[in-house]
Amino acid sequence: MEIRFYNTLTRKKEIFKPINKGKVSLYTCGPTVYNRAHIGNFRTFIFEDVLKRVLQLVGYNVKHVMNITDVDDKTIKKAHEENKKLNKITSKYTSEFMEDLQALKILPADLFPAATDHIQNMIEMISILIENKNAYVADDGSVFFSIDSINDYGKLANLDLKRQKQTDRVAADEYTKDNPRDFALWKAWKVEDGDVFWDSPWGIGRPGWHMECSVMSTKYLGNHFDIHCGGVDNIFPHHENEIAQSCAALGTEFVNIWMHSEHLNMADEKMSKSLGNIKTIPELLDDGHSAESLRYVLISSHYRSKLSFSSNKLDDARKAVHRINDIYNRLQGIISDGNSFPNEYDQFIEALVDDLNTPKALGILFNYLKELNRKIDNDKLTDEESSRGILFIKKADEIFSFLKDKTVIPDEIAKLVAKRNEARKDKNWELSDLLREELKEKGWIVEDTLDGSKCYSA
RNA sequence: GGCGUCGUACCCAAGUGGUCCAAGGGAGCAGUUUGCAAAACUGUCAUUCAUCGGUUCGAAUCCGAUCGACGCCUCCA
Repeated sequence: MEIRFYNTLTRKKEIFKPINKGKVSLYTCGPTVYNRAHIGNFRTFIFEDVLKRVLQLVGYNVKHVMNITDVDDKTIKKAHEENKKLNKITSKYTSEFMEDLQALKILPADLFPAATDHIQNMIEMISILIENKNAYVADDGSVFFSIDSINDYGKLANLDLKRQKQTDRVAADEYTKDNPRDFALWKAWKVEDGDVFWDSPWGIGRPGWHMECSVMSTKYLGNHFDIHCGGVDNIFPHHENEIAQSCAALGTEFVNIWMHSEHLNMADEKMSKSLGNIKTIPELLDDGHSAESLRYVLISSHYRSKLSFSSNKLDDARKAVHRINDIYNRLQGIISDGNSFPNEYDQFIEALVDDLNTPKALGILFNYLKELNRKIDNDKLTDEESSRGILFIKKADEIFSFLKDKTVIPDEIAKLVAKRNEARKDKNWELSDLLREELKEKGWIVEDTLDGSKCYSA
């Protein structure tokens, strides 16, 4: 099967060829654990989740590594503000991140290496860069990468540095650098770093941000691996610098395909911690939105398009997710599983392997579901078709995970439902509708069918 | 200033030269079912793709201009 992915490096879709047959090595940039991640961050993690699930569905053995950035300016600042040890802060937000991943049904990576566990490896790579004359030690003991020492700096971000306007941020940066755009591989200790520092040949300090990914990706996936992902804002400087230092240090090919997801916007503006317009996963779940609805919103537009987040979208998503669950349950009542697929399944897969066209794949799925419903209504659905339908939905769910787990109905809810059934028996419609409203407010939807009332969580 | 993305129905969103006089979801409308309820199901819903020009036998899709939205240019998923 021909799989095609858009490669940021070449700015076009390319046919995916794994380095090792049947295997894919995947590195995805993980969170900086100084704060609770927000739904915008999770757009990227869901995109990566879909990518991995698609690769697995078509038969690849995927080795997935996601880093945890547990030392940098922000984590240190946070620890300082709260007057706590750095690892108190980072372990708290790391476990919260893991909870959110699980809540959103995101498959965990095979490895979640932390930056602070790889300081020695980073020091080794920096030493190589200094030996190779790609890096130099500044007066204060910081180490910088010299972008003039390589000739293709800027190739990922498509930047022609000679024509760039120098921004204030760059102008205000340290004057000890040879070139103002040289970036830090090692940051010498400063007073505000407190007890956060490690020994190095250049004095005490801590690694620069980009080092950890160069070191950990290659340590666990090999110097040359298949796919590296992140949000578009990682293209520059993070991934550009990663390429520069990795290629210079290792002298080999580094990453074949770079994939980046677009931003999730809040009211047409980027959702980010610094703008303060964020929503976290627990907040959204507390508002009564399901993990499936959240996944749907993030999956129903293409990963390379900007996406505006709104409650309106979540409402639409809830209904779409319900539609899928409903027909699935409807089919379950008809016949058991089989093992052949409808023709639409091939189209579905084709859409997904064409640069993860999830909106198109969803369209194909919905079209097919409507056809199934039509046949059920006309009593023309054969057992064969029904079992194919179930299998298709199950396979689709291996990618999307829109099917809800059968939830246990709490006693309180069951009692209300029973009370409502009594009212219905007495043809007390007023009370019965009132109870249905009450249940809805508690997050449970009750439906009456010929076989009695069904109840499920919204 | 440089680089780049985008503008498709009331909302969301695929499609990027002919099979598109444009998928799919939501809303609306009509019908089936039902408790004149909710849910479910079916049907319906863009001669048109920001605007204006151009290329072509043929354009939502290519080119140019204009208008509008957004992102990156060392905090950022």
